[in-house]
Amino acid sequence: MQPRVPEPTEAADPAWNREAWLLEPDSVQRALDVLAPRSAGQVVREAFYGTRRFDDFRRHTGLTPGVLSARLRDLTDQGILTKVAYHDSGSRRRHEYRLTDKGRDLAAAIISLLNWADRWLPSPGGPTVVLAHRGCGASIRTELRCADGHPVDSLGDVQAAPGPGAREAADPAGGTRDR
Amino acid sequence: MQPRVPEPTEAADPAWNREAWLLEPDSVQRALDVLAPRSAGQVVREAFYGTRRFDDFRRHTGLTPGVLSARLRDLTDQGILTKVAYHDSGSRRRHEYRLTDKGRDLAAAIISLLNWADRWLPSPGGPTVVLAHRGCGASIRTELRCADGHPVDSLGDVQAAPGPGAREAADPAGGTRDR
DNA sequence: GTGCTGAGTATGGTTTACGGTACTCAGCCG
DNA sequence: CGGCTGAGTACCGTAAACCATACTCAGCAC
Repeated sequence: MQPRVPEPTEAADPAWNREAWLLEPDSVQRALDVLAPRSAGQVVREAFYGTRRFDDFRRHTGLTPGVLSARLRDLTDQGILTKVAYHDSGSRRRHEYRLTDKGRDLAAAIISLLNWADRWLPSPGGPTVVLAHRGCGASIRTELRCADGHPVDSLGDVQAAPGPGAREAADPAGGTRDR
Repeated sequence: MQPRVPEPTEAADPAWNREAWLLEPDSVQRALDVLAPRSAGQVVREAFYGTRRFDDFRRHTGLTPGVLSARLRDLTDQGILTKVAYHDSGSRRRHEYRLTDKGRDLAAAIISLLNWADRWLPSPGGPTVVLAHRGCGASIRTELRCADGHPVDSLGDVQAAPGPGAREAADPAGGTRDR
């Protein structure tokens, strides 16, 4: 409440008064809401691993048909997957689910999560999936960098500030009461 | 089932036979399990925004005390937050919650999610929080890059392969039956 | 010692998500 | 035409997560 200044090494700490702003709807939350239902995360991950068909999703994730069906519908409605017709010879026309640009753009988030878990929640036998640069063969990871190309090594280099969508709180100074 | 080769632009598609391997426990899933309960994501996000105290978490997230208490305990048990004693003058000794190294290392994932939502799920008034490089002022984003420093522009550059933790499926060739 | 505040605990109901199983339905295959 | 398969739908019951509200409890302030 006082101008207690957190050490900058702590996190992307705001220099502004966090109490004075309403940050809903928060972008991190909106993204997590998409991936949060376990089944949604499983389906998206499988899509990244190359799965496309209903029954393959079902076997790879262990989801029941009802849940899987609902999730595929949700993700399609959200524009993360798209239904594409295909026609195996000697079989009837069906459709499969593929990532859209919007879905594919989750790659950085997915890979960041994968790297994080491999480092901090390692499974006994080592990672089950490894990602390598095709050709060069070196492992893939995410880097934080600013638009001018400077690397971001610590969260102390990150300055969080209210954006255009932030609203000022009704009572920034007075009581802590805001509900 | 046939060696249908997915176009490499689709995703981090495996050149290996996805059917022949059991990939549990998947790293993406383990990471998402940490952030998946809505309240966990909210708490971690707030921690990144600089929140440290129980009551501040409660107001910023809108969580009820019971849920918040449970979540802080979970995250502390998982080593993502840590309890640190502090002593405001004229007040009694209390403790606050700070990110650990493990928690701080979620930055790339959190920021990737934030960037993704800002691009694909924009809120009407624009982003509520913007991240800038301290000093330089340019916006922060994540980049995919391999350990040799080559940038990864498309998922076609990413080759997924089974890691040391992957187990071969019992019946790779025969029936599709595996349950 | 009474009151206030920050930090929780306790209890109880509700919603959301998930699992299990059975069933449908369209079309190619013989 | 009857069966098989991929792709679902329908109808349950259960479990996890959540919300609302009330209460406790420690210490400083007066």
